[in-house]
Amino acid sequence: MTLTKNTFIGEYAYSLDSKGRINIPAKFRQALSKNNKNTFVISRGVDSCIYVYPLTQWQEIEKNLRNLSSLSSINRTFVRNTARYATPSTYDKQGRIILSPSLIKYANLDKEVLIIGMINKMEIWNPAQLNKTENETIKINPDAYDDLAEKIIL
Amino acid sequence: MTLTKNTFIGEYAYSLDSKGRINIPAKFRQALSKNNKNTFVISRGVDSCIYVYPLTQWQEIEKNLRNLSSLSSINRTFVRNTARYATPSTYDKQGRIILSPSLIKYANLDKEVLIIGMINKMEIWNPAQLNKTENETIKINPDAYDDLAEKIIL
DNA sequence: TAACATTGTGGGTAGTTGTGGGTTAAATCT
DNA sequence: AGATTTAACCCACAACTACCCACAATGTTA
Repeated sequence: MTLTKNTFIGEYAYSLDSKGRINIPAKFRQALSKNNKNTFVISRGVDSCIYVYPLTQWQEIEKNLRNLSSLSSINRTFVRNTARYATPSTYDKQGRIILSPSLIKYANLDKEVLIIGMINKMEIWNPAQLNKTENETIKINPDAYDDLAEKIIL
Repeated sequence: MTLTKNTFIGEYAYSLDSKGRINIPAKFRQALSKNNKNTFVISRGVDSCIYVYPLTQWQEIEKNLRNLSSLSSINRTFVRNTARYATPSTYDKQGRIILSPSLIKYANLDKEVLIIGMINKMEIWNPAQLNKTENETIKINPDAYDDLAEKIIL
């Protein structure tokens, strides 16, 4: 059962094979609307992980980047870092995409890999790396987390 | 007889079967409005229990999460922790949903299970765990109950 | 009271999903 | 152009999950 189109939730433990392929969870593929053409855009995450956007979502981001004036140096840096590592990738008949060696190295990926639904995109993590990152983030700013939790009624 | 749509009250003792399935009380299913498509979203509770949201209620949460920019690290952590443990589950012809092994472990569930109506969602508990949690909470903070009395008329 | 409907619980089966590897076609480099 | 690497496509299989049927216990209606 799929909920909202192009929306991803849940966590999946998969493995990266010797060819650098990784399976996209069946539920995530089913959530894609037709106009995504079975294609994702893969890029470096803000944390040490890989972002995987459905094509249409990425195009939204492109639109926003287009509106950032290159007169500001922060803007230039931001656009550059967002655009430079992004690659489109269509999944094969078994539902797998290929990750480039450069991305695998960036996210510090090993064989065991965690795919996490992040609503408008998914993240690919080395489980150990994720634990480390989570611990650090909460430690730095525990109050901000609680503030968010109060605004959003769970 | 159901009162308000998508609202759950009452307590039910059910059992978890060998396949990790658990029955949703008939009254709770009847309370669901049509646009829930017989589907719940199951996730980790704040306490050691499992949250079960009707689809429409979860979509409200999704909407809020979608508006949090991933440029803030607290936002990323919050979205990740909220989304990663959530799974959609449509109940079968007998009215049961499936709980993942990971959730069963998190809530420390055994065969005997308690389903509690929590107004906008339901909670699934191991009865022993619930007792323990209740005792601890009241012991730690007896005044908080009095504070609430000022906000809510019973 | 008898007949019936509903509800909670158990288990079997067929289709789907994740994963590995082999083969061919395309791209890249020398 | 030929050689080497890279990517797309195909097949195979084990594990899992969704779906179906069955039945006992309880509650409801005639």
